[in-house]
Amino acid sequence: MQALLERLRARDWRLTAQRRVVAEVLAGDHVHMTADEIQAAAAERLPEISRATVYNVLRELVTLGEIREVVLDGRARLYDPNPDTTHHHLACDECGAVVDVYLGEPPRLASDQTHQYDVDRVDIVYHGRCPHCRARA
Amino acid sequence: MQALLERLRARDWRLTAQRRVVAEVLAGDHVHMTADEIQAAAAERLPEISRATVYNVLRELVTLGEIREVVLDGRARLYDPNPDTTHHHLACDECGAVVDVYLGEPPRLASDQTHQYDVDRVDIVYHGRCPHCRARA
DNA sequence: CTGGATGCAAAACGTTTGCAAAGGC
DNA sequence: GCCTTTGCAAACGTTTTGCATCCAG
Repeated sequence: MQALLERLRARDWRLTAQRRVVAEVLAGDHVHMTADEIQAAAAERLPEISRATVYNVLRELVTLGEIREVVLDGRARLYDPNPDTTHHHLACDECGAVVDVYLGEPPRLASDQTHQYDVDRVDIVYHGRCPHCRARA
Repeated sequence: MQALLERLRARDWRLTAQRRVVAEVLAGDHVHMTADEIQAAAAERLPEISRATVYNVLRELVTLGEIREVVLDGRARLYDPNPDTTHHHLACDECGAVVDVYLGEPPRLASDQTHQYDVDRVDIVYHGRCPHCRARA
């Protein structure tokens, strides 16, 4: 899988300073940042970037299928530059740290369980405690 | 599995009018309501029940492990009186309808995927479109 | 009687929106 | 030059909080 920035370049995505900076902040795998963290990191290079623009760009990248949103209860959404739908997440309920995990085979829904829905994706979140929080307790 | 109210009675849960009404609203399986809907239903029997109390009671029931919270992106949390951790959810991305689903075997995380976390639960949400929304489109 | 539960209102939080100005193509 | 993107600030919906009052045990 090529990096986010290259995928975007290949897509004729209208390039602005703000969009490039957001994409650069998200570059690199295994990154899970909140909109707030993304704005803070982006603002180091482009101080006048606005919160609304960060949200606009993130929403657009999600719609394009280039990044994924990770929704954890009681916390701000995280943005994951790895759009591979076969990977899932493992979250620490104490500090919110999130890592990617890979399952051998994604559990399909038995046909008698679909309730006539058209199912098009599965989100799996494992919850637990990261080694760091465990050590502190 | 006995009903929510009976489980609570067996627990020496300090009983107030508000708590009983919230528990009664949640009684019955296959129910997935927002805090707002729960308050509205509770207010039919106990008009002066406050929003803060509804949230307090729900949080407490979640902590007790008597109900589950279902977090869907962009929507208010849903409360599920079925605390059975082996059931999961199937959600319509269009209207937000949620049904319970059961998997043959819950997918365990391979030992080389735990990142030294203590894993204690898995939340699985299947996303798709319910038959009703599909028919309308 | 006493500690925990409640109601109220306001604040907190993350996110979205409307609109005018700016700037990529 | 056109049309999209941006910044600002305010609105939004949901959830949480502080504090005085109330009531179940």
